[in-house]
Amino acid sequence: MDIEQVQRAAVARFAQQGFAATGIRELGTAAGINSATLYHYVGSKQDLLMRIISTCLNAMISGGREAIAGAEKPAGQLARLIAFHVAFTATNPLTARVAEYEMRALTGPAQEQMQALRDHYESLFSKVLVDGQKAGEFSTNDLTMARLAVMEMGTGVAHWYRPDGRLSLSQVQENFVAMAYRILAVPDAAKTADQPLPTAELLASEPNPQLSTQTVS
Amino acid sequence: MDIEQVQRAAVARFAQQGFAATGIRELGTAAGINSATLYHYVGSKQDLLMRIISTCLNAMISGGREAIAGAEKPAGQLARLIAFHVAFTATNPLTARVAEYEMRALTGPAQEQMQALRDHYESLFSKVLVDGQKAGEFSTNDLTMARLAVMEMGTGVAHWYRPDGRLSLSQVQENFVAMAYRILAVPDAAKTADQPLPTAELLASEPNPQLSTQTVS
Amino acid sequence: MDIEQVQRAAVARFAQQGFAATGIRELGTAAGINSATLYHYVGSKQDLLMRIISTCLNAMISGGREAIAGAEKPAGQLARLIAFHVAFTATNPLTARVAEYEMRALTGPAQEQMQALRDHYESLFSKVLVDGQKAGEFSTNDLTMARLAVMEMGTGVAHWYRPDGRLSLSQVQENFVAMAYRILAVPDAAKTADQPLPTAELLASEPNPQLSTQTVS
Amino acid sequence: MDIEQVQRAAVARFAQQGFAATGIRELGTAAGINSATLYHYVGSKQDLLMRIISTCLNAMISGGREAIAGAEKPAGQLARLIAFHVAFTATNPLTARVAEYEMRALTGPAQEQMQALRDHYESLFSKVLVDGQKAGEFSTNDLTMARLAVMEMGTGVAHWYRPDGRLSLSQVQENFVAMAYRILAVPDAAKTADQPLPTAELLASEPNPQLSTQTVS
DNA sequence: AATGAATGAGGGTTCATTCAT
DNA sequence: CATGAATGAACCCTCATTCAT
Repeated sequence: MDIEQVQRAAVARFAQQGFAATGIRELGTAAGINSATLYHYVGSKQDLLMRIISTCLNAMISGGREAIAGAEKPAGQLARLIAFHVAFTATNPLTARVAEYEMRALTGPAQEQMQALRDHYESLFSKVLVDGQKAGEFSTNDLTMARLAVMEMGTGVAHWYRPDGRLSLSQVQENFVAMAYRILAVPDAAKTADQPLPTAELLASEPNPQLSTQTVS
Repeated sequence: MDIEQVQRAAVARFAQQGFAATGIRELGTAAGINSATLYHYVGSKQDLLMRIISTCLNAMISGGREAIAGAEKPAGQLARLIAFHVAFTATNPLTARVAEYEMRALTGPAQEQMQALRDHYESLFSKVLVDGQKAGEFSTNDLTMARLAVMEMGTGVAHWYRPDGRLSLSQVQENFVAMAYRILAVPDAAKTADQPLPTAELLASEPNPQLSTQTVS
Repeated sequence: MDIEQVQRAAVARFAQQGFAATGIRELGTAAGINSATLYHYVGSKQDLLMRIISTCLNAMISGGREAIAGAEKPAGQLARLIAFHVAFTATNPLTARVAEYEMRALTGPAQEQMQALRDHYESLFSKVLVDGQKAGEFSTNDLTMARLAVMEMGTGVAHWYRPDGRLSLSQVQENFVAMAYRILAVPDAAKTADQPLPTAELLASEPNPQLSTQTVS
Repeated sequence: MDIEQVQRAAVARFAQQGFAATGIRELGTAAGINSATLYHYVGSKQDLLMRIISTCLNAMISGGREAIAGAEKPAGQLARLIAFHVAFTATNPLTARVAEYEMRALTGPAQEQMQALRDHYESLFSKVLVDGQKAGEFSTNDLTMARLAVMEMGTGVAHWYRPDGRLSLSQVQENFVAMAYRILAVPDAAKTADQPLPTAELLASEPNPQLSTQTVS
């Protein structure tokens, strides 16, 4: 029994029912311990949520940075960044969803800190897009809308991707990169050659998929 | 004081904090009535949520159908469907968000009914895409992924669109249609000429934007 | 629509579920009127209960007095008093039950007044028994216990008597008189000849038996 | 603090004011605990009531059976059964009253189960009476009425018996047996010799009489 | 490390009652 | 005469949290 098991149980419930609708006793039961014992691992219910979100967003930021560092030109950087985003979301769908949906459940400074991390992550996309626009690799009417569309698209992966599904992760990645390229009208010359796309590690907070009650098509 | 005022207050709170985190007394205060009075207009808290979601989804379905009926070829139908989706989401951002996020708060048959409506709406997109693929107007590696990407993209509008923002609604619509066309590689020949795009009416459940506490950039 | 209809509806519910478990709206529905209208006929829920109990106990007292007045010797008086008690209980079973069970729901002076009426009625029995004991017509170890036993016995009629049942009311009356005579060891010489036994009128508060949901064997 | 203390507090209140008129907070206060703590000992308010009634009726049934087993002939069995009934009622007046009055507060299957127990107990009396009638030891016009009268009589003990009162428990028992014998016209030959009459143990749910607020004459 | 017991606060809901219409 | 709307208080129950063991 350790804190990561508690986190996994919490993420599974938070993703399915939401933070507010999940009780402490329910978390204890799901983790196989008494609800009072839970307080040995976690300061409070909100603290538990913040650890989950914080770990998730930090992993996204560092992973996103590494992805960008793996290419030199904006088009390549974007491809790798999107590929990472998709990989991360597909690998940690429940944690990612909790990090996105339940930030509103945080109060005060905790929420500000987490929002700052989220903004930081989004700025990675902004920067790559702005750089590419300047370099003439991207062509779109509205850069802000394009960024939002691309990110939203990738985040949606959490709703339907399954490791044992019809498409492999790398197929999904390639497809998303292709769609992004189309949206941004990237010229063939700027497109990157096939190279190994970034992957994402399984977070300690991501529940075991088999045991998850989540059922997506 | 009528039931629509109650619905608006509820949508504002549900969108901001979530259904589970919003108390009945809080709803009463927001609607300017005693919490007990609220039960003259609504059978229960869950019933209130169901009315909101149900009204929203039914409006989406009928609006989507009309949009499709306004064009003959799949490419034109898709353009109008996306334009409607964007218009609806931009006009009723909070209601749309509640309808999407809080369906999980429903229990039993209520959830099944609402999920059936949601599925119905999504099937409108599926049908248009399949028709277009058959007609050779669309070209994409994976039709399912394309559908999900296009819908997710449009739904994201709720997160940032503001009526008094930088872009007008029709500009946003056109931009999204353009992005969808790119994703699906629609040939210029199939693209529709500029024509009046569908709009969406303001739902009775959508809170007055000025009074909403929502703050999106 | 008049106050007696309201009383009948109230007695039916109070007898079945108890005063505290019966709501004002429920009473209105049962009487076919709005709950607010009910306040035109009755000052308050407790006032309604007091009217019912008061009417019932007063009818019992006056009926009991008349019964006693119909005979000269204690044995005859007791027979007539018991016969009346049985007749009253069998004719107004629900009202009688409410008057007995729900007096505790009254508060303050209202309860004291009703208790005084109840004590008055019981004193009728006490007096007859004491008179009979003095006159040598009754013989029992303990007069108080005999009185309680005889009264309790008769009250129990409310639990099972039905007008369309196996036994006619006069048969039941005779049987109870016989049992009381046995308990008190009344000598044959003191027993009254067969004469018409007292009856009891149907109270305005007694619900129509056919419509009553009460089911006793 | 244990569950029996809670039960005693509950019985005291239920007997005095009724189940429906007694609040959870009031029960907590009476038991000396917070109302929320009460839910550690009891699943719900209705569950608490059912435990009380169930324990009471089961004790009555087993005690009644043992009483019957202590004699061979119906007249003796009846004497012992009545004596037990009186002893039980006098020893546990409040619990017995709650078990009788508040069964109607139970809903659904719970009520059916309890009613079955009550019927079982009453069948003990029926059987003894029928046996005695067949054996020629009892003589009465109507056996059913006699049974009801005898039981009702005994149950009435709860309304007035007090351990420190004028009469000892065994005196009351003997008196009731004598009254029953008279009602049934038991011949002297069939009467049992004086023998130790059955007693009843104090139930865990019976409140301490001194602390009880009940005041009977 | 682990837990049963305990609690103040608040959950959603129903209550008896009032009053303008 | 009758009612829909309204409300403060109370309903039963669950909440997150603490603490002695």
